[in-house]
Amino acid sequence: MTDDFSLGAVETALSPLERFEEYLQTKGKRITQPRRRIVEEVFRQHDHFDADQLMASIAKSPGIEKVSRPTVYRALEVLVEAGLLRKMGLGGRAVYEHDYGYPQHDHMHCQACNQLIEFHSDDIQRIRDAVGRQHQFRVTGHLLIINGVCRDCMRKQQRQRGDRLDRI
Amino acid sequence: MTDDFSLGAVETALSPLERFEEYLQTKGKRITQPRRRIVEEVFRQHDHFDADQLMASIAKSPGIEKVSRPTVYRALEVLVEAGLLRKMGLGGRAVYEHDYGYPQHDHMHCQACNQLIEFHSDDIQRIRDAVGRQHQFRVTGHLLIINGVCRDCMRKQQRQRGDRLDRI
DNA sequence: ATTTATGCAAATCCTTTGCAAATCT
DNA sequence: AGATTTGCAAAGGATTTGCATAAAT
Repeated sequence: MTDDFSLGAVETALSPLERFEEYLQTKGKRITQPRRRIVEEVFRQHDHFDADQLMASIAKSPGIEKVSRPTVYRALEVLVEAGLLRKMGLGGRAVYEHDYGYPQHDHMHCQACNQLIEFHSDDIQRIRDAVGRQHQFRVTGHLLIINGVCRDCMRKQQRQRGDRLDRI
Repeated sequence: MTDDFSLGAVETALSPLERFEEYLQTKGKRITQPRRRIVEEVFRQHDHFDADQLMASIAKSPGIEKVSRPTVYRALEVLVEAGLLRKMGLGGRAVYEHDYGYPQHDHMHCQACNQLIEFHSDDIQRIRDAVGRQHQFRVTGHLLIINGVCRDCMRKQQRQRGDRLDRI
């Protein structure tokens, strides 16, 4: 997978931080310490998170100084503008995930444990674009969340049902 | 289309209000004036709305007394439980739409005028269920919103670009 | 030096809750 | 009568804003 023409290689040419700095420069915005801390923490690992979780993980990272809540929110907004993060509303609050150097995917949301499970489907994208064409709607993206109960939680529920029956 | 076995005929056998009253009875809940007003206003026409808009439209309906905000929220919750309404988070606030006697559909959301445009696709449902099966995820529903710019807003944007050029 | 970003405190928005009075069954 | 529902006022949680200070260009 060292093909220079592979999408992955092109998209990941710059690190998230480099890509972000590039964006900031083109917009006349500034590369500050808080912003650097935030980007580093955000891309330390791939995971979904909200503003609170991000604040918390920055706060408890050893050596990294904390960042105020407004600054976190403001930085997240810029990161979305920059195309580094994707934002989605989930049960009241905003949840963010990587949108840079990470393959297109959608989510299943477990209504029992609140977990987000990623999956990929080329078909979705195809249908999405076809629908847009039919309605003369310029598609820029989509949000698909499949609701239900994940495998683990289904097992737990089955156990509970079993327990109940045992007691009768 | 007077086929007794058609889904449409079966699903729409009861009016929304009747269906709601039925639900309330089975749950030992009560059929009150505020609830009746809310259901009537909600199903007066098919449209997406939020709690505020509903409050407002009830308030300005002649002859219909206003309903308090908490009551509106509480009634909407029950209507969702009852399967009469579907709730979706959109840009911070909750938006509701008919889910009774109304065919399955998804939405395109125009980021310019904030309008929701409905569309239908059997494929989406098929893919959704297939994905669930693959991941041993029990699917209960989904939310699909295609983001972009609607036809009308695209025209407006083109006009503006044209104007700008004219001035040069 | 100038402009933008930060942090604090307070505000805002949407939604929910506690509780006494009103309304159903 | 007895239970649920309403409306009010107030609380709550997430996110945003005004403004003086700090940091970046």
